[in-house]
Amino acid sequence: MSPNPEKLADQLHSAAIHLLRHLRREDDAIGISAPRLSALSVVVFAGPVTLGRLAATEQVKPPTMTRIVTGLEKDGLVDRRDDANDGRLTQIHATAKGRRVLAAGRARRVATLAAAVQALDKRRRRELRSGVRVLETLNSSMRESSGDR
Amino acid sequence: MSPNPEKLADQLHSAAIHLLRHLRREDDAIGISAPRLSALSVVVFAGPVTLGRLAATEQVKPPTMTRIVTGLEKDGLVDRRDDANDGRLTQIHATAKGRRVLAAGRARRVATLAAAVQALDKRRRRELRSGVRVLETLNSSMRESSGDR
DNA sequence: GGAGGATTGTTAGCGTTGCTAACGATCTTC
DNA sequence: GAAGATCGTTAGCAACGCTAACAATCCTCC
Repeated sequence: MSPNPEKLADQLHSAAIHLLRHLRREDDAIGISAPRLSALSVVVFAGPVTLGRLAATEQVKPPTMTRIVTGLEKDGLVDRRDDANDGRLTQIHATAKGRRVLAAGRARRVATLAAAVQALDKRRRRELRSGVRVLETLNSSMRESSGDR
Repeated sequence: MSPNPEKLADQLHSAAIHLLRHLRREDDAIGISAPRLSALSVVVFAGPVTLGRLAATEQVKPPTMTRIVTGLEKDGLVDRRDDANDGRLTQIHATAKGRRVLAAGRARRVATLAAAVQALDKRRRRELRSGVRVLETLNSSMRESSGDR
């Protein structure tokens, strides 16, 4: 119970790495990679977004996002549309298929994890829940402190 | 407070992704990528390891680990040595430089995260700690359920 | 209203990571 | 000793991440 932030930070980092490695396999199974799924998720839930904004949200440089969006568009999951007011912007819209695939992908990807979560007893699940909430706080504080846009 | 494992699993996944994206930048700053750092960490702490075992630990296929080890070796962080008893095996040893660099890298990488952790109040820090502990449980349960060896 | 600078997205090109398939070398078993 | 299993490597593919350089568009300011 030592208040050792370094150790805690390190454990958290390691746990996050291994968690994602597990989940990557599920992503592979459904045929959409983690970065694409994550970007698609933003587009679906945060409505139409410009490419640059999407890149910033995903903590990625614009060229990278250009390619991800191109991939999503080729699969018919999103649309590119020129902004009516500003010709430089391209708005990324989710297609119906995009929403469908996202739902399916989430379900599939989360299934393994959800199963493991479900196996936890009530107390642990509650602990995990508040831990995740703190983690989100942590993320947004780091985002602010290191040049956002 | 709804007992919705799917939602919780999804939030966890998203939070983990964004956390690692933050930390990747720190890895870049020190000049060693996350996969290499993670592999090096195993070699340092788990003593000499065969390549195959290292690959399994890192949840990666052997060819991938071959390349990672080659990179580490080129930087003088690990050594390859033939096993005395079994000519097929190659034991991966950490060098003194490897240990040094690992320590430095960990410190640096964890610094940002530790700073954010430190900014949390006591209660949240405690919540995070128990959350991480549950997360570790989660990981090992997933590892067991999907063919580990 | 037009010139110059800023912003946005794209293309080009590089390095790393992940995979599968195929192969040589070595051990093990019969 | 021959046949099969195991281990690591090589070869070749696709996806991600980056920086640098560019075209198009907007904005500012004279």
